[in-house]
Amino acid sequence: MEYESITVTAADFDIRQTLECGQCFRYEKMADYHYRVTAMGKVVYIRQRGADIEVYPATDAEFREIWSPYFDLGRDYSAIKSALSENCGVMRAAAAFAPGLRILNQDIWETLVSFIISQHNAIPNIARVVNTLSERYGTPVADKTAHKIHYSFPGPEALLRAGIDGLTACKAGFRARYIIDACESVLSGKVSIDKNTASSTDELREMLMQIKGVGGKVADCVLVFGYRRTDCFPTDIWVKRAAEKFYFGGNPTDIKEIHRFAAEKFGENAAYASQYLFHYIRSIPC
DNA sequence: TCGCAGGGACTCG
DNA sequence: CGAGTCCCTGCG
Repeated sequence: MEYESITVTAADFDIRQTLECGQCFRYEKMADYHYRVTAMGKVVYIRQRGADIEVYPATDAEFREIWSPYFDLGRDYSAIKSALSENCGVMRAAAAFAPGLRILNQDIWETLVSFIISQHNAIPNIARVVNTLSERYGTPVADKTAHKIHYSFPGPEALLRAGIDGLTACKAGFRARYIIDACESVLSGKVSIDKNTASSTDELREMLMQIKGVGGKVADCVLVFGYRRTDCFPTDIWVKRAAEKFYFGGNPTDIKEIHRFAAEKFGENAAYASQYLFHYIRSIPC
């Protein structure tokens, strides 16, 4: 079957660093620098050769309206890295470790459920659970390049119908009831998953934390990867270790204090700093 | 076989 | 309020 393909050049972009950094769980590696991604209700392939990025199948309009925003290709990461690295050797080194990492613009609902699943869980297992949920409760999505069937991430109605038992069978474990609470919260309107909301980051954070199983860390991940609030500084155990090691003289430091520090030092770029630090601390020997 | 990793809820003091 | 315990699964 014929399909269209778009090729663009992008600096500061590395598809491997971007997809495999733990922000996204619905991709498959076809070969080095060649991935299949299921997102935004579509199946898309992305292949990178140097600075050339090929995305297919995609029309000009789909690329412009969906994939360029999704992969955040319109943003000047060079400026972000410069701002973070100014007077900070740690950030300079951390950013140099994953210079092509970009923060994806993901679906809020999928991000919410994915990061509820992420708690007390390792990345490969999170991906396994998210993919099983999609296969069992998502809807089929056409892959114009092949005959294989893929499935979109299921919405709140579908996951609510799955019930605790269905979710548990997908290995969600003790998080099954948290996912049900998220479904109910969204369906009742208690939680809004509107990307263009006028609410402040603090208001959104408080709203998300009403959901059982959503604490500060999960809320911050959803705020960054879904709502794109880059003033958040998601602080998991690794980012906490990195912050303590590099900025607090190796002393155990409370999350609130780390957040105050990040807000002061990184401001609107805090989320990027968190991603660079996460990748950096996990890549160097303890 | 078992110990461990990983956020958050919940209980107890 | 803080400290401790439990939730579930896969991996080494």
